Amino acid sequence: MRVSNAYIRPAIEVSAGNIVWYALGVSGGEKPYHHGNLRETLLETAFRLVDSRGADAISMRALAREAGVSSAAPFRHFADKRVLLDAVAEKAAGELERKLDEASTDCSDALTQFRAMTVAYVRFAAEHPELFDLIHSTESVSGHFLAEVNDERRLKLIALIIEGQNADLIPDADPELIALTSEALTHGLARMIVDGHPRVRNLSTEDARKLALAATHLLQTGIGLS
Amino acid sequence: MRVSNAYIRPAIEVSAGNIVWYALGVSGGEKPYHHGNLRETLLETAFRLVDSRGADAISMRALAREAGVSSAAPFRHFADKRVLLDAVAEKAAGELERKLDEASTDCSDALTQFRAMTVAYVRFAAEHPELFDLIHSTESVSGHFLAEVNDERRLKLIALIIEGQNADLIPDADPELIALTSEALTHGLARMIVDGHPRVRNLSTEDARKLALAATHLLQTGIGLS
DNA sequence: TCCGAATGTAAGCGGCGCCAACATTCCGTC
DNA sequence: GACGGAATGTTGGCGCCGCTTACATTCGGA
Repeated sequence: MRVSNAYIRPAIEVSAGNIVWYALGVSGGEKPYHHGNLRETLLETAFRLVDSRGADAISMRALAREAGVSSAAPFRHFADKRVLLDAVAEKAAGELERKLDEASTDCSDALTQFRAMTVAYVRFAAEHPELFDLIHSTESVSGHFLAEVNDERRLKLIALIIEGQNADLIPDADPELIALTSEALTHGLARMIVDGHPRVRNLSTEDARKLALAATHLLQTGIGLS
Repeated sequence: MRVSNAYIRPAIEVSAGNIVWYALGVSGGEKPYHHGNLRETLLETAFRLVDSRGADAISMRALAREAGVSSAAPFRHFADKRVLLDAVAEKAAGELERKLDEASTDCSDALTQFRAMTVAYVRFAAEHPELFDLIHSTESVSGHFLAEVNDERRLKLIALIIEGQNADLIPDADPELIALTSEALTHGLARMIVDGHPRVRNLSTEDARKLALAATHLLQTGIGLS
């Protein structure tokens, strides 16, 4: 059997991605033909890179280099760049969803829960603006997942609102509208932070929390103007 | 003087951009060495293209082709692509500002004005989502202009709020916070539409108007939950 | 054991942003 | 008007990109 020298790793230029093979105990420093975990490696690298430097900063070729693999290999796992970014967006959306769930457990009443979720949402946006941006600039493939998740959360919110209305805590307006308005305020706060609105740029996590609480409080009491 | 045939326009492949020279009455169908209005042409083409297909859809080379000019020519007018997009963003922000001003004239009181501006803001987002997106994803160069414009509008809003508080129409909370909350709701509605939130995707102009009015009304009266 | 499916590789196409060197034209100054 | 520098074009090219094709290797089930 002929062994093409193309498969012999160069002595110099050992890319960071190859180190993993030492760590995994592959002997002889010979890189195996198959990576073994390329899809997950690409996804995680892309996730980290988007989080730290934005979706525009990633390229399929750079990801391949980072994984120590040829520039065509990633296309075996992601049809094109958009599909990869969709996967990253889905992963990020899952992360956001997890934090929202986490925040809404152990909440005694609807108000507490709504506020906790708003704080968590705004906080995620402040801490991971690039991921937040990617989530909302993505439709197509992961659209299914995102839409489902969104829908579930919205239904939960509407249930809370109706519950509040039955207890005469919430005025008798259309629950859908109330939910939409609440969501708009939450999303707006998050977006203002991500978009770099002058007043809320570079907010600390604690300040973001305070702002979210103050704003939701105002929404509850109303700002008059009538 | 030698006339390089490189400057003779090919008989075939007359790009759309050259038509302007006929329209301007340049005789002989000979394209002059200098375009004469390249900066504005590039800017307007880029503006239209961003509006219709998004910032990612434009390339310096394509703009040059469209203008009937070599691919290096645009760099005489815009240091790099980012600078061009900044200029487009500034133009778009000016347009948005114009519409907000237009909406806020002839408003008798603070409430009417606030609602009119919210409607105009949301409407702009619904009708020009890509421009809206570009405006808010842009910092650097035109940041000055955008920040100034934003600041001016915010100061106006705060003045209105204080005025309302003096007339006992608005509760006695921090005017800055009230302004920020109002802005967040407005920006959130606009962003939900642009970001393709399931419930408000592809909203008609009229529906966007209704939603903006209903949501701002809810913010005034408050949604209870207390 | 064998064969197809999965997953890797090299090579290359066309497009991109941007730069350097050079050409032409415009315009203020004498 | 002549002229020289500034402004604004041109060609050609570098390195990177997304993506495709043809081929190589390995895996895993029949």
